[in-house]
Parts: sequence; C-alpha cells; structure tokens
Amino acid sequence: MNRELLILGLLRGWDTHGYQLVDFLEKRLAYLVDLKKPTTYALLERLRRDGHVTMTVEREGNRPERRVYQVTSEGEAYFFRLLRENLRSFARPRFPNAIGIYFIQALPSEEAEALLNERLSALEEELQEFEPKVPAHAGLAAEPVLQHYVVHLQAERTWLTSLLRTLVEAHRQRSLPTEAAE
Amino acid sequence: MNRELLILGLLRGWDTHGYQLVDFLEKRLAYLVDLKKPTTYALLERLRRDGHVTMTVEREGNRPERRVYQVTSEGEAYFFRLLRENLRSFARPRFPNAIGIYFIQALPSEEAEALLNERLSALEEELQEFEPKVPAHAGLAAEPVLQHYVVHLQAERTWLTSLLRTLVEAHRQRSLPTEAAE
DNA sequence: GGGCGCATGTAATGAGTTACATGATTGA
DNA sequence: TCAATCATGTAACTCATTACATGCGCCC
Repeated sequence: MNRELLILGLLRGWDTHGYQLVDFLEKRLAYLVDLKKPTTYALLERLRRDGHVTMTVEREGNRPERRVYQVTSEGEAYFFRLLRENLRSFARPRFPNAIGIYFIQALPSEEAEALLNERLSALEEELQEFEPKVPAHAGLAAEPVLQHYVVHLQAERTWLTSLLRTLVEAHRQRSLPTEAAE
Repeated sequence: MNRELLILGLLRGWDTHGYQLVDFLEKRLAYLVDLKKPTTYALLERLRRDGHVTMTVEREGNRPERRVYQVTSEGEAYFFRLLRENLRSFARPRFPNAIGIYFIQALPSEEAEALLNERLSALEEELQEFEPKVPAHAGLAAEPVLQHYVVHLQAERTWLTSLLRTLVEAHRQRSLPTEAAE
C-alpha cells in the first residue's frame, strides 16, 4: 500500500521505466524503503493491471526496450487517497533492533557493551552520511523526509550512548571489592 | 528471525503455551511487535520442528489441552546466536508513515496541516500511554526497550510539531497581500 | 440461552525474496 | 575479451495475514 503510494508518487511527473525506477530507489531512497528489483517490476505491472498507470514501449537503437509508465487520472485519484491516508494516520514505527534489547540481561554486561559498541559504530557511520544532507533549521528547503530520518538517527544515538553508560556503570560496580554479603 | 528471537527469549524461563503467549504479545508487547495469532502458533510449531523447543501436553479438568513449550539446549544456543547478532547490528529503522511526507507538497499546505494535526493527536495519545511507564533517569530499572520506544515517540513529536510550524508559516505568507508580481 | 474466554488450529491467499535467465552494448 | 551496465522478467519458495472451524466452561 505504502509502496504503491511511493511508486505512484514518483511516477507523477516523471515518466520512467522499471530499471530507472529501481536504480533511483536503491541509490537515493534506500533510507526510506527497501524495494527489491522483482518486487518493483511486479508492483508496476500490478498498477498497470489495476488501471492506475499505462505503459508505452520505447526503444533507442538496438538497446533493450523500455516500458515507460504514465499515471492515469484514476491513478492520480488513487495516489491522493493513499497520500491523505498516510499523512493522517499514525502507525507505530517498528524497530527490529529493539527486540535484542529486551533480552539484554541474558548476556554479561561486558559482552553487551562490546556488541552495542559495534552497533554504535554502524550508527555513527549512517549519521555521517545523512547528517550533512540536512543543515539544521532548513525549514521545508531540505526534504522533510530526510530531516525525519536524521532526527530519529540522532535520537537513537542519544539513547544508545546513555544505555552504554548504564552498562559500564553496571560492571564497574560489580568489580568493586564486596565488603558486605548481598 | 527476530520473531524467533523474541519467542525463544520469552520461552526461556517461562514454559508456556500458545494461547498465553499470544495474549502476552498482544497485551504487553504490542508496541514492540505485531505478531498475529496464527503466525505465533506456526512459529512455535516451526521452532519445535527445528529442535529449538520441545512440547508437552497438559490439561486441567475438561478444558482444552495446552501445548506447553520448553527451550532445548540447542534452542538456548540458537537464542544466543540470534541475540548477539541482533545486538551487534544496526538495521535501518523503517517509517512507513514517512513516505507520505515525501509527497507533502502535492497537497495545499492547509490540507497537509489538517491531516498532520490528526496524526499528531494520535501520537500524543500514544505518548500518554507510554511516557508514564518510563520515569526519566530510570537507568536499567525501567526496561530499556520501553525507554527506546518512548525516546523515538518524543523525537517524532518534536519533528512533527516543527514541521507543522513550517507549514503554518507557509500559508500565512501566501495569504499576505501581494504587492509585487511574482 | 447467549456470549465471552479458553485453546487449538487449517485453508486460501497474497506479498516479498532469492536465485536464475536472457541478450545486447559499452568501456577497460 | 571480459566485466559491467542496460533492460526485462520468471519460478520456486517462504512468510504472514485473513477468514474460518471446533468445542468446552463460565457467567449473567
């Protein structure tokens, strides 16, 4: 549903073909969606079948043909329906990475710390890629989606470093000489 | 994979049956995962088939039988493998709600504002449910997963209200008397 | 007696992934 | 000449959802 919204939205005012679309999704929107190649092609075909887009075949010289898609007026209406629904609703975000945190006490805090430090590194890398793209106080100039992503990455970093501090304290306390029995 | 981690982790030290597990997932972990009933049952069966858990049948009086699961030592090992992997890695979080934001300019800013205000209300409700469960500076006492969720809800609220401000400014400017041609 | 809670699923369907297939052109 | 890029997919599979099925006990 949201994937349809995305593709339809991209196709509005950008008549393009599957290959180019896949390329764009992988190179520019990887932070937003993870759409595999066959899924994208299948989605285009489904949109066509349902009358939301039409398809015309192009070819340049002897290169493979291109199936170029255009949004129909039904597709236009459908797009706005999906868009309004998407903007209106709040859907719980899902953090698959959070599930491990639920069981963090199953590991000795030293190991947990080491593992989460690895995670932190990866997160910092991600931030280095995306933070520069969103100058602070950019208003609507910088795309708000990017801003949204960066804001959450930063929240994640804050939370993660604070959790790491707690863990370090946990094993620092344990390693103190025990004067009284527990 | 992460769902297996979750179920296996819950089953460690809590021998329980499908019905009770489903109940717990729905009532207490709805913010963390969305696991439907048949999926959960199927997952339990798969874990059993793969030797990660064993199953024993119980029954009280004339009530329907209960299939109670216990984690095996292979399951134990598998759990730790999954847990380490989950803690170590950073996976991009996905925000299906963000896709609409990408196309926000397709709507007049007044309408976008109205829609996003609806979203904000839903978000505030969610916060009212979860914020009280996580007193600030709770360390490892409050479950860190809950803390994680709340942190992101708060980040979302901050971002959303700032976006709304920008939108309001956008149409306030437009409604000013135009002195010069554009 | 009617509905909810307990306790288990199955069957049909849909959505998405992985691996594979094809064949031309372009650049090193 | 070899690999990468352009451009399209299909087939087999897994994973998950929705809707349906069953039957007892308990409470109003």
